[in-house]
Amino acid sequence: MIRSYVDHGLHGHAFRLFADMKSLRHHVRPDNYTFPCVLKACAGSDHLAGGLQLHGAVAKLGLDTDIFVGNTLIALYWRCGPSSDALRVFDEMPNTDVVSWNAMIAGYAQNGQCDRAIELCEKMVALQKPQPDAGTMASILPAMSNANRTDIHLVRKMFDEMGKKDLVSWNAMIATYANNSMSAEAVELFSGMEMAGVEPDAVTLASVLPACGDLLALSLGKRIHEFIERKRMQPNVVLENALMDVYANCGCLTAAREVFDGMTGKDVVSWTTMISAYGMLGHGTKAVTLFEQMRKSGLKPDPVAFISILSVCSRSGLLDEGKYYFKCMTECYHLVPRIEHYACMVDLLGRSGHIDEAYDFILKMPIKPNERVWGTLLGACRVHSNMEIGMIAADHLFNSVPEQSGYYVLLSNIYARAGRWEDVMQVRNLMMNKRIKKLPGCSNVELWNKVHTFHIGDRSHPQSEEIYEKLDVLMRRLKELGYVAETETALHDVEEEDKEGHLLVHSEKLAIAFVLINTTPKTPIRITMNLRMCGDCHRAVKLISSIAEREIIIKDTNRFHHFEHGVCACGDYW
DNA sequence: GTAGGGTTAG
Repeated sequence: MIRSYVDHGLHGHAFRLFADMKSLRHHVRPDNYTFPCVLKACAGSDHLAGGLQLHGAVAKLGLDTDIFVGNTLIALYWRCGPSSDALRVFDEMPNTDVVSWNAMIAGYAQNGQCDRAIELCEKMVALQKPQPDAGTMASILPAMSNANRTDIHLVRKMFDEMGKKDLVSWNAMIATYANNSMSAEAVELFSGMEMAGVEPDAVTLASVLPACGDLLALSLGKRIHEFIERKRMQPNVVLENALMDVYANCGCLTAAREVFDGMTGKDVVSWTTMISAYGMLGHGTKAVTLFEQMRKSGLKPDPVAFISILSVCSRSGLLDEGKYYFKCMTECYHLVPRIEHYACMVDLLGRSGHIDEAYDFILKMPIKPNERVWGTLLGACRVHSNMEIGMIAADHLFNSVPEQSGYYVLLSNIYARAGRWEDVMQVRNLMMNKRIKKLPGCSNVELWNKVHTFHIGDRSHPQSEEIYEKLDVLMRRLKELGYVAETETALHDVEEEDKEGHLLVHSEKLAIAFVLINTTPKTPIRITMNLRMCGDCHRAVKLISSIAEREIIIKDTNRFHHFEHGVCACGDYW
């Protein structure tokens, strides 16, 4: 009876019934089954004092040696006590099991002590005593966002060595990949799960959908959507939000909106997703309208919602609206702006051409500007060819993140636009001396229910020969239309060359040629890439969209480019 | 009986 109350969040009822049980009237002595329940109620209601009292009673009855009691105490102290107490309980337990270890791992992971969490995991994997289980994988998950490859490898090892892989272990592995931008791996594992005959649940799907969006794996997204409807998994806010996200990230605004309109319980995430969907595809005013509708509906925009609306405003050049929302955030909602909000403001000012004001804004920020803030300013300087401030921004970046190749590329672009070739060469030499490697460009495209990846200059694809032939034909027609490759005038990113000194073909061109030779006319082409599109490819793809009569949607790391009839929706302004 | 998995922005 007590557990029923606890399971339904009725902690007060649970406490009263517990007191009643011990009272003179009933006089039933609580045992090792009772205490975990009541302790859980304390943890759930942040009632440390009650927990401490119970801990005392437990010790008096000699029940503190019970594994279940001990495990619950660990969770209680992680949740609302000093974490040292959790550690003490764990150390003093005469016997521990996998749950005790998992509780410790989860405690560390959820309290920002990722190294400790990973350490404990490593120990488990090494000792195999206790043997890690799905719960271990789930517990370590919070420590695995932005993890090193080695740590991800550790989780994978647990997964591979697990005897029987249940739903949760699959989910945890997929989420590990998804949280570390390893979308291809997440999607691949999802197919592995299907092949293993494990039926996905809402958690699986909500984890894998953003990865689909990331890869523009639209047909998989649609297939999952059908599955959700067939299994009647709606309403489920989290799942529906993820579904909206996949459509938004594949550039399917109408489909995203349909999901949004069909939702019964929209939360802030739902609105935010839809707002940024409009923003990403250049419908700034609609996004602003929606933001106001959200406010009218009584929902309070959270810090993420403000990041979204601010970035919508800067992408659409809505300068006044952006300034208003920055003010509104603090004055109407009493939110303290975070570094991301400041970065959005720098982007808003800089991108709209107010570079001096953006620089001034940075100097007056109450918190220390980070790499993202300076990087945003540098990006704006490239768009508006502002060399003076661009150099200041680059200086900050080269000092704080000297290994980040992208910023060298941006600076060299600024020089190139100004025709300062010696400076371009100097940046290139700087990169060589510091042994800075440019991140190799790669593009993903979905075809035949599979994601195909192309790297710069890739010749490993079975259809490689046809792809290059197709590209040749295309480039010849492009030249007839007056196109001159910028590679020839060196107005190109600091670029890799192959052994024979040829400039290598950028991956997005390879991906486009690949789709062109394998699909019927008019099929839209959707590509994602791991870098910003270079200006040369951007000009080429515009022309290809008109020659080949194809809608081409390219999502780069910065934004969507939607090419149709020879123009891009970004207005050549990115 | 105890622990643990999902969505948005940059």
